[in-house]
Amino acid sequence: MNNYRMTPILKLNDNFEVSMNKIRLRFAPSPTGYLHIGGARTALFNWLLAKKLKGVFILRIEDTDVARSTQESVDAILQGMEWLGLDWDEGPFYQSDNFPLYKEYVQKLLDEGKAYRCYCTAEELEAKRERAMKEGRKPKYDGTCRNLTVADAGRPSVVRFRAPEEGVTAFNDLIKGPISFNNEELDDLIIERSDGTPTYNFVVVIDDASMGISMVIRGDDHINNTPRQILLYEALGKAVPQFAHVPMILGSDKTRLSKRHGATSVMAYRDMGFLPEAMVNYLVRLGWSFGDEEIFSREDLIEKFSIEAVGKSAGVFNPDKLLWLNAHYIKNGDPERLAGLLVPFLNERGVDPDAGPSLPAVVKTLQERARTMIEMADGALFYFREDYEFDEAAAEKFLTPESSILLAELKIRLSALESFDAETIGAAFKQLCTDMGVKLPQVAQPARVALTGKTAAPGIFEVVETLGKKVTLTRLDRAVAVAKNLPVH
RNA sequence: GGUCCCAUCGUCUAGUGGUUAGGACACCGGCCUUUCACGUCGGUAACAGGGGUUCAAGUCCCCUUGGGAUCACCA
Repeated sequence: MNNYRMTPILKLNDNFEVSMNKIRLRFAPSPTGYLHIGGARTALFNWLLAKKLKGVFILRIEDTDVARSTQESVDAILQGMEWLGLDWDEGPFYQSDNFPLYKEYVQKLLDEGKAYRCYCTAEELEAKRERAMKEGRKPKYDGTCRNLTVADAGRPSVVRFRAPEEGVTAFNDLIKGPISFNNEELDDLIIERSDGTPTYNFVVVIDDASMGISMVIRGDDHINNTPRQILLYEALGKAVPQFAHVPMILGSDKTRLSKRHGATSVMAYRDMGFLPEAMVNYLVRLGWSFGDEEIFSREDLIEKFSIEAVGKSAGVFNPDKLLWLNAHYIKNGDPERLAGLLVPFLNERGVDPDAGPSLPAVVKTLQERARTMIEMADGALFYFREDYEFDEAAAEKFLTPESSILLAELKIRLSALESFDAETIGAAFKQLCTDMGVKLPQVAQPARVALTGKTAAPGIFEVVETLGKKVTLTRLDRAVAVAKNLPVH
């Protein structure tokens, strides 16, 4: 156990402690793709804990794999973080900027005899590994070069860390609990490639140590790397951080979440009309809970989140629940803000958002019937198109000669209204029903088809109000003309 | 195959020895209603299996089974 040198736990009501021991957390994605669901959740957990404990959140780009890292990926990750509202206090730092530092530490380990040069070729190693696997033995490095006494500067070589051959390496994972490994299971990992670049397990340790990271929250696929890293911290004489390994996210078939299960990029969800607060709320609840609560504002989360309450087991990504949360946030969102978010979706549909009713007013009528901004945009189309088609079945049922009489009368009454708010409009509808001896649906449905072209739409009084008097009357005229020409049945 | 991790409704989860095993999504039904939704009320549905420990086990221990991760000159 490494508890004896645990980072001091933050005491919130002890200002001295806080200033002396600010917890330092980091998110360290490798820029080989966009920010995906799993990474976003890891970033979120780090961010939340940093906020909660008034610590420091650092963004570090792990681009030691020069071949696979791209600037586009860096930009995509940054964009994803920004969309989710996960800001960082320090960084972004790039590992590729630290190559000299890594070099220095490799040399230090070499000088101290804690690392050695290995001249085995990749091919030889691969062959040995395959043979070991086939014979059912551990495919670990056999130590061929471990005790070489003379260096051969001429031959290409890698640098290996000299790991202890016995003993136990253990740590107390904040999520999983105590985890331990027999050192004999670990082999001498390569810390510097033959081309002189450092490898991941070495670089993370140097970076986390030099950045003073006190707690590492990352995916549980790193559990098996942890003992090697701890050994490196020890060899380097650095303090070992605390670890918290978050379980991974699965697809509906319980295999690792991938494109097969749908979108995995967080930005794809923005494009599908999801709100960032819904995404944050969903992601945090996938693996973490706080009693029976489901809805959490950002402030709630900062107050209530704790890493110890994160569950140990992998979770299935459930798009339905995300959708439900999104619907919730749309329903309760500020119409002005939603209107702004809706614009690109309307543009995509060839609609000019300025050439129609006030957007916030449109949004208000759609908030409780749209689960995504796409649904909202689709539902809003009729407000902006004067040439809308009448749904065939709807027209046949509701735009009849009989209803044309009601619609014509409705037009007269609406045109006479002084104020044009939903309440007044509703009263006019009801008065019309009374006077003509019909039920409200007998007027409301034809009116709905007349004004929207469909049978499914927001409340008819709101639609009339939102459309405004002029447009309403024009549309009513058009519908009456159609209704008169449809056959009686 | 070695090592490591995990295991409560279909899914996300509450539960820290004594509960009619709770909530949420989804699903089904009632109500509300100008359509569609929203809302609301109710329902179906779970402790993987086997051994222990204990007066008492979803909760503690062991085994089995099942799932997953990892074993690179990727990160």
